[in-house]
This record gives sequence, structure tokens and C-alpha cells, in this order.
Amino acid sequence: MTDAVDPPKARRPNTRLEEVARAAGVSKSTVSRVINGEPYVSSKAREAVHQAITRLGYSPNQAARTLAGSRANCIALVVSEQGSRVLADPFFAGVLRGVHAELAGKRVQLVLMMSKEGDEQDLVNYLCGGHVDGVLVISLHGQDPLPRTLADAGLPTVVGGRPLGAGGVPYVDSDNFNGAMEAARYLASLGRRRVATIAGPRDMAVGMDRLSGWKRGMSQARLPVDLVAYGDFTPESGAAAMEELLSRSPDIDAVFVAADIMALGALQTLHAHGKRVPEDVAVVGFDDLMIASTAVPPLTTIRQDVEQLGRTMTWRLMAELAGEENLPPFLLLPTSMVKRGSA
Amino acid sequence: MTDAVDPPKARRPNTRLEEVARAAGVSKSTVSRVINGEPYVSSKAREAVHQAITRLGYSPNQAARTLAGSRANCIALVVSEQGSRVLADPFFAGVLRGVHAELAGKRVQLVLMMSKEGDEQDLVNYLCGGHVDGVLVISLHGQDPLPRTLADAGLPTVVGGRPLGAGGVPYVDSDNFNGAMEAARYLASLGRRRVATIAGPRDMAVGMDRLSGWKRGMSQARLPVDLVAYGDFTPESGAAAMEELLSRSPDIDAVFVAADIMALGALQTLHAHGKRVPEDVAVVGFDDLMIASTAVPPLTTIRQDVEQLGRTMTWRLMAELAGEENLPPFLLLPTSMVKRGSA
DNA sequence: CCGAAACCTGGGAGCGCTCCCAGAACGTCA
DNA sequence: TGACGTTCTGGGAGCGCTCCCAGGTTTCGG
Repeated sequence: MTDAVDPPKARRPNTRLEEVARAAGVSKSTVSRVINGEPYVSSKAREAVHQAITRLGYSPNQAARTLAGSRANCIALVVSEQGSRVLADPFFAGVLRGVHAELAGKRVQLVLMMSKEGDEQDLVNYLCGGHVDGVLVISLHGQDPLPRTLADAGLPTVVGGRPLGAGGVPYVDSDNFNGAMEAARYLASLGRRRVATIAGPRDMAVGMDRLSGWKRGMSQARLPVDLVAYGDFTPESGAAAMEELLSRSPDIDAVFVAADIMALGALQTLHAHGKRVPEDVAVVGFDDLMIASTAVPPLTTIRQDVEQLGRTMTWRLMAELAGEENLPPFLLLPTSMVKRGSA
Repeated sequence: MTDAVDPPKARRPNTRLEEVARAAGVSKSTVSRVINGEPYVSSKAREAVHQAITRLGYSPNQAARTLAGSRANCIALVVSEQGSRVLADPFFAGVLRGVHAELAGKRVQLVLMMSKEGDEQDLVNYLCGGHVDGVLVISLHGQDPLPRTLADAGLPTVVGGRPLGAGGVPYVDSDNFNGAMEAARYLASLGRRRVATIAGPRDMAVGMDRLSGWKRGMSQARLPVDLVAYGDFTPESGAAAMEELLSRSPDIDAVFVAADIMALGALQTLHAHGKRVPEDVAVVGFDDLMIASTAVPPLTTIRQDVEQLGRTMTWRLMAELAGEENLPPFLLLPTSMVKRGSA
């Protein structure tokens, strides 16, 4: 008769606020006040409520709080992931750790969303629908209008990594420009004269910023900026780009690779061509992933602190949610060079 | 006067269901039915509602649905992360991708929680408080009672990776035993006779299962199982373990390393000792991380599909939530050997 | 032509909280 | 003594939805 079997009856959710009130001998209102740390509660009542809560193992119903109050006590982390590979895992995981670390202790949940192509409108509807108090966006490509849209809808938004198409939306980023510049100058200071770079994709700010920094560093060292190849943050693309550079100019004696993950590929190509690292070609990466130190030879690289990036984004968002004013619109995190064997 | 500044007034959340009803010229109930895809709605009404929804950009208030209905339309991914480094990033990121892929299209949100020490009770209260419909748990250490606790509370729970201390709770895992066995047999088939292993931590099932599999494979090849060292899934520990093995038995001609990430460290140690890979010592890893193919030499390894692990966990949980019965309690995902240069 | 079964619809009672308001209890000062 | 604060408390109206129930409309077999 019935086509669909009824799912098993949901357990009666835990204790309700009213039961706590009864157990503590006070009213719902008072319990609510205690939970939310409001003033104007006698210490006696406060104490009784705390005990009742502990005894009953009460945990407030988040849905009800959200519905009744205005806040959702919840922020979203949106990863715009076109094609699902992009901007490799370690970056994302690091940011996530940072976000979580910063959220620790605060009663704020983190919901994770990935924007698939097509879902765009759904995503915006959802986010603007009052389900979350604020949004963290990472891994933007091209001129993604998402942050702009969210910000225009009045939803507090912080972007991780400089967004190309969202002027005015607050962001936090590593100081890619200066990091890359330092790499170029360091290679020059080593006496290298044919210094190439493998840059990131042209549609990502991180790619362009590191390329600009390298160019600036090269200019300062009075070196030409002709040896540029592009990759897409995969080892394969790094290998291919290195191949291209070597064929264009076999006398290359150094290369700044705009991401460790690509540097791994470049190292393979160099090895295949019988080039010794660092004797024949010095290599400097960027990111300082875990794999940088275990590469052969260990990779000299520009370290960016992705966990700190996550923390800072979260701090910035939470500060805005708390009503703080005159917050810095943009934050740049310093990078540092880690010297290992490859340069 | 006022110590705390009031946060800026929250925007009036979007359209409400009632407005959609009015716009479509039907009742709230009918709109609700359309949204939830229930039968017994005339196609005319259905059409009108859909149009109204699109026109008004309506997005149902999740909190209200949760409160009124029984489901939260939300599952939690709990990462028990004691110490914050553990089980490195790539694993976690892969699982996450899988979970998300499986969730795509379903109207289910994912909340991420990390169990810090101390928070344990809070976490359990929260999860059992009806805020989520089910829980995915990964990265369990030792005899973590969390899954048991959750399952006992009647909360549908699926564990990723065989849990040591939670008999009876459904889990999904890679077939670590058979994968490791295959590795051992492969090395033996290559004619290697002094085959060592670098195992994972003793308090993790994944470590023990791979060790058991290796032992079984060795026995089948009539080889001794004396060369065992332990690491903790870091490159450093892999390097140290290799060092130990080499000093115990310099004639080692093969090693099965229970994780690529440790294999990287082992490779460094081998290199430092002037051992050629694979000529002097063959190396087989486990996991097939991205870095396995870019190691020097490229690592032969046992591939486990972590994304599939995430997908399968999610599928299993969702099936249970949908009320399906007689679901398999445990699921093992096959592994496969990827032959590259190191063995 | 009548009754039953299948469809379709609207009304309204909550879900568990927050937050506003009214008022009690206890001052304190003219 | 009364008028007025300040501190504390409880009552109750929603928040926006789901889901039950009652009832209306159509179809179809006897």
C-alpha cells in the first residue's frame, strides 16, 4: 500500500529549555538569560540553572535559537572549486585548520560549501537566506563575482587570497609580491644570471602577484625578465613548463617556481635533462608545503603560513560580526624564505 | 553609557514561504508540498509555485524547517584530531572531496567539527542534541569511545577507517590488509629476500592492518617477518625508522613503507646511505598521494581511493537516514598496486 | 445515480527558542 | 510616607516552517 517506508521515528531530541527551567525552579526567560550570559540574573538563580544544565546534559536547540533570534551562530566556508582539482589540497587543509583554530571556544559552527558550476544561484540564495551570519570564500578564479554579490547583499564576507573581480570586498592574502621578489633577488645574489620563472595561471591573482614580484626583483638586480612559462599548480604543468624553458634557453641557471607543487615537476624535468640541482640550476619554490623538505634535494622555498591565513580571515570576519568598526579592509601576511638544498 | 555597541541590525531575511504562497495564489501548505516534492499537487499549482519561487528568489529558512520537521538536513563530519598534525592533510582533503561529491544535489549541509581534547562532552551534547541527522567520523586514535557513544545515543554514525574501540559501529575502510599483503608478495616476487617494513602507529587500526597484511604476505613467500620498525605517518619518522632498520640489518634489499608520506623520509635516508633505489633497495609505499608520482624515483605504491572512501561513508550514512534496512555494517574498498620506478 | 476511493487543498497547531513588556521586590532620597 | 529608580523575574507573542486533519472535487465501478 504505502510505497515509501517511513523512516524510523526520530528520537525525541534532548532536554528542552523548559525542563531546565522547571528543574532549576525558575522561568524559561531566566534560563535563557543565563545561557546567553545576560546581566540582571541573581547569582542564586544563575547557579541553580548551571547545575540543572549540567545535571540534565542540556544543549540548546540551535535551530530554535536561530529562528527566534537573529543570528545563525554559523559561518560558511565557500570553496569555489571549478573542476575539483584546483589549488591543491594542502592549501585548503591548512586554511581549514586555521579557521577551526580561530573558531575554537566560540559557539559558532562552520558549514562547508563548494560552489559547483550551475549551483551558483542556489548557493547565493542559500547564503543570503539568513542561514549563516557571514562567509569566508577561498580559491577564487578569474573574475568570480561571488564575493561582490554576497557583499552587496549585506552579508559580511572575507575572501582568502586577493580576488580579481571583487573590488572593495575585504580580503586576507599572503604577501605574494614581496615573497616572489625576495626569491628573485636571492637567486641573483647567488650570482645566477639566467633566472627563469614558472608562474601560476594568469586568471588567479596569486599567480600574477608572484609573477609581478619576481619581475620587480629581477629588475632591481638588472636582470632580464624574458624567461617566463606558465603552469596551473600541478606537478605535470611544472614539468612541462620546465621543459619549455629549457628548450627556449638551455643556459638557464636558476628558476623561481611559483608553487612547490609545480617545483616537484620541474625537479623531475631537470633531473631527466641531467641538470644537477643546485649546481647547474638553482630552484626556489613557494608555499613551503610539507613535501618541500622531503624533495630531493630539499627545496628552498618562500614560506607562506596558510593556517595563519585561515585564522586571520576568521578573525576579521568575527570582528565584523561583533560590530567592530574601522577594521582594515585588506590584510597581507608576511612570507619568509626557507633555505634548503635546492638553492 | 552602553558598554557593548549593538551589532548592526540584521537584514530582514529574504522572502517567506507565505509570500510565495500569496504570489502563486495558493496556500502555504501547497507551497510546502511543492518544495518537498510531495505528491498530490496539481501540475498547475506546482507550476505556479515554481514560478513564484524563481521570481522572488525564495530560499526556505533552514532553521524553521529543522525546528518544525524532524530532520536537520545536515550531517556532521567529525575529525578527531589530537594534536592537530595527525594523518596528514591529503587524506582528510580527499575524504572531504568525496563526502561533498556524494552530497551534491542532495539538500544536505555539511558541518565540520574537530574534537579537541576537553571539548569531548560538549561535542557529544551538541551532536546528540538533534542538530544533525547523522555523523561521519574520521581519524580515530586508540580506543576513542566517540563512535560508540554516538551510536548508543541512537545517532546514525559511520566511521572512516576501522575504529579500534567501537565494536559494532558501521565503518568503511580501504582494504589495508590485502593491499599490504600484495606489496609484500610483489617484493618477494622480485626476488628480494631481506624485506623490511615501516609500519604505522600501533594505536591505529590502519597501522596494524597494514602490518598484518605484510606479515601474511611475507609468510606466504616463506620470508621472515623480523624487520619491523614503526613510524607515525610523518616523513621524519619514516626517515628515522629507515635509519633504524639499516643499522639493524644493513643487507636489507626491500622495504614496504605503510604510508607514502613516510616513504619520502625513508627515501632520503636511503639516499644518504648511498643506497640506490630500486637497484639496492626496492621501496613500495601505500596511499598513492600526489607526491608519490613526483618523488625521485617515482614511488611504487598501493593505491587507496580516499575520495571513494568519503563517498562510500556518505552513501552509507544517507542510506541509513533514508530508512534503508539490512545495510552492510562494514565496507572494504579495494586497493590496487601502482608500479613506478621505486620497485 | 450513488458511494467509495482517489486526488487535491487550506487551516492551524505546534517545534524550542528569544525578546519585549509588565510587574514584583528592594532599595534610596526628598 | 510616597515617588522614583534599579535589579530581578515571569508571561507570552512570535520566528518560518512542517505536518495533521478536515473537507472539497474528481473519477470510476456497480
